[in-house]
Amino acid sequence: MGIAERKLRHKESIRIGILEAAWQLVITDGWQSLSIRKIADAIEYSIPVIYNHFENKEAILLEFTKEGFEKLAETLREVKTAHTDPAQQLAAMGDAYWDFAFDNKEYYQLMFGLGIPACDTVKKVPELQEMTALMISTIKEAIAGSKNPEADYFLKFHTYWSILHGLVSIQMIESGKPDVTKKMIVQDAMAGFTKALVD
Amino acid sequence: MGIAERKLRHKESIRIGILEAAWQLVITDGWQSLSIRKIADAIEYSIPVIYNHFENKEAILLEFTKEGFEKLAETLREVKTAHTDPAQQLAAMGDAYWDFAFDNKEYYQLMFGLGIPACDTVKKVPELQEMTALMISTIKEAIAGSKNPEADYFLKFHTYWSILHGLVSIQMIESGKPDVTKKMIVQDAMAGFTKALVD
DNA sequence: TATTTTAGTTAACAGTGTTAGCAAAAATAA
DNA sequence: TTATTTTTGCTAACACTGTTAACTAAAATA
Repeated sequence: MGIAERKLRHKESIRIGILEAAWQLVITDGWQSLSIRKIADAIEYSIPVIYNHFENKEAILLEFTKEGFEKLAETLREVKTAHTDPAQQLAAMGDAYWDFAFDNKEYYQLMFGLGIPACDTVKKVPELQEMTALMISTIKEAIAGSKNPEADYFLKFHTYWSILHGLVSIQMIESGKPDVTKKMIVQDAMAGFTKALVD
Repeated sequence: MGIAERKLRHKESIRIGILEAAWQLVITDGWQSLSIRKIADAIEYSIPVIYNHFENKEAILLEFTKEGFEKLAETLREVKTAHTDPAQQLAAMGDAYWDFAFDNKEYYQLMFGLGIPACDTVKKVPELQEMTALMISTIKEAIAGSKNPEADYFLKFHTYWSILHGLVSIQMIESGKPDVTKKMIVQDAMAGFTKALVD
């Protein structure tokens, strides 16, 4: 009997509808103004229906957080495989990281809780681990082929990520939009980091 | 007639009471849970009294934001004057920046909107300008005495600040508390930056 | 056809920032 | 000292927020 399947499909379609409606609202009005009531309004269902699909509002935000980290990880993975030299990979990944942040500002703000109350469960998100693992492996490879193969990879990874996140955060606070000349800052910072790492 | 003065003193004392009550609430429960009603409760006045002293909640937050930047600027100023060599100043200021962030976590989170809706008027705060001016001047001095005096001071300042803010932010997301070994990361990053700047 | 399960609803609770309208107290003027 | 005006602070409400209990109507099963 396909009844159960049809029901499941229907339930899934509502779930997707919730996420799509939420995303549309975020795009137009930002995370701040997203509310359960507005989502319910948009999908033309009553409020409690949303709670049949998500435990609470935070669960919806967590969904997008995961999605964001997944997208970022994918972006970095692609960029990494496009190069062979670890130093080049780090530079290209830095560039891609910056572009991702401003091409997907809503995602980035949610992922790192910039100006919004984000989920405190972020650090447990496996998609985040996936992204950091990608950075760590590249750092390790760069260190292995450097003049100082004894360097602490975790410390260097932390520095690498922090520089990137810091550049993005400060830029987002200052203007919100990425300045074309500002991309030089990333490249300069990345060059400095890689130089210190490899030499 | 000292009546006006007495009234002014009284009004001022309520204003201070509001800020002190708010701060106490933030210390115990965080920015998220701070509300006008709780403040009113704490100062034993009705809600509208608060609106006689502050235009809205954001104005109260802005007050603390300014206070935070003022404190940070003062800290950096002290540290700077304790050294003469610009490179040493940058290192010491980096250290002090890190310490400030974790010794005054509530301030720092508000100042940079980490996990909370912060005022979007931050960039206009003169106390922020004061702090950045301090960093910029030191960067300029370091560049002037370096082997590359033609370096773009604004770019370098941006990099310097971003590294610091990035390190702090990532650390706050990851654990909230500063790891003792993590301070090595700041010092490593600062050393790398200064080396790239001076050499 | 009768019964049970499921889906979706309304209405409420407890909280938020903010403000209009009113009462009482205090300061000023007569 | 009394009357008037100003200031001060209050109650109560509005329009939101996330969340949930209790109920109805529809659909699936026996």
